[in-house]
Amino acid sequence: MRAGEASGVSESSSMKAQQAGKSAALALDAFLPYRAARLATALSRALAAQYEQRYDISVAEWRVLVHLTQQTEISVRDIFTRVDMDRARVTRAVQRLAARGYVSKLVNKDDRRLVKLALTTSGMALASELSALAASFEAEIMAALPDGSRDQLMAQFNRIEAAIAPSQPGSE
Amino acid sequence: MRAGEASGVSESSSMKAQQAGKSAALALDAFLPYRAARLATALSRALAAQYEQRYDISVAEWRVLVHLTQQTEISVRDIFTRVDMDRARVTRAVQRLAARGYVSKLVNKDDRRLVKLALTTSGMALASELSALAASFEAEIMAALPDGSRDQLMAQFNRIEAAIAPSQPGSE
DNA sequence: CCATATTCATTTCAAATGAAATGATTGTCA
DNA sequence: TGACAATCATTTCATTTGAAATGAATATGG
Repeated sequence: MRAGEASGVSESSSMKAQQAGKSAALALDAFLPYRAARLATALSRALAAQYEQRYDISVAEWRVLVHLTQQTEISVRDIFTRVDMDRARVTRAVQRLAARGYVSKLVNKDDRRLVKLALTTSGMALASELSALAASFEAEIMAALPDGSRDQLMAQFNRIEAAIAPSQPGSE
Repeated sequence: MRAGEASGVSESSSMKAQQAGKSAALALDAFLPYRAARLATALSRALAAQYEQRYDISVAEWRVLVHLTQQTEISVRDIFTRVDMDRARVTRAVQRLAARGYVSKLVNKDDRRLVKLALTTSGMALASELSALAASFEAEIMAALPDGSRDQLMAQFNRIEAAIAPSQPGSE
């Protein structure tokens, strides 16, 4: 479904464009920020469709869960600085996960402001299932791309993020 | 700011990983859906920082505005089917833009359910400024990438979206 | 030490979001 | 033609979101 010609939009819209702002109006379909947003929501929706219903897990919860698979005994702060969500969102995701017995919350003995998060046994089981599901989802998509696309994409993403960071006010 | 080693996260987190789910835990930083989401929000935030304050325009409004630059005399439906927002969001963005005199809303004579949207004079002026700003923003980022990256990226995005579409329940 | 600043997790509150309902209009087909 | 279905824009309502406030704990500097 290329975004240019598909669905039957019928009348009005068509070759009346351009007359707007003289300067060759920005082409939205070729504009990186827009395309990145569209790609991200498409991927997110497609993936979420595979687990939201089946496991009753939100995107935020999914991220926390998967992150705990890599780094355990970690704090809320550790997560939201790495996982691109704000404090509140992480706190809420953790609450729901804890309420359902997937993660444990303990006070850090060395610094009692910190919470020590970890997967419970059932949390590990769930995370494993989700990881497998995610991996196969991604593999299926990557199969539609030329070899090496994945590394190429990651390299490009890294460069773009690096190009943005400098001017950014920085998280919090 | 590579997401791996930066900010001083101090204790706990580090080489205790892996012991979680045996099966080589999914690496979030190399996981396409996550990276796409992170890239998209980073781009969106950085760009929005350039116009939100200065012009008091939201992302949704920006999209509608720029879209009207390409296709005028278009309906709410035309927009939300193309611009990756739901009906309500488009309606609201249009309302705010109309209230401020940037777009005009007329009933379509041929089908009175439809609204005929168009930029006003001041809307065209604003859209021009925003387009220019957006273009230079993108150019600045692209300058940090090898030549041809842009086309490569778009081609890859197209392929990924195409690979997702089939299984998707389809918009609305 | 004590006062003050900082850091953490959580909560509060207003705004944004999207699914479903609504009202208005047009299409369909018996 | 006339009932019924479908489509459009908007509104309603419950949920989600994030910025700022809060309360608890630790760091810092005099």
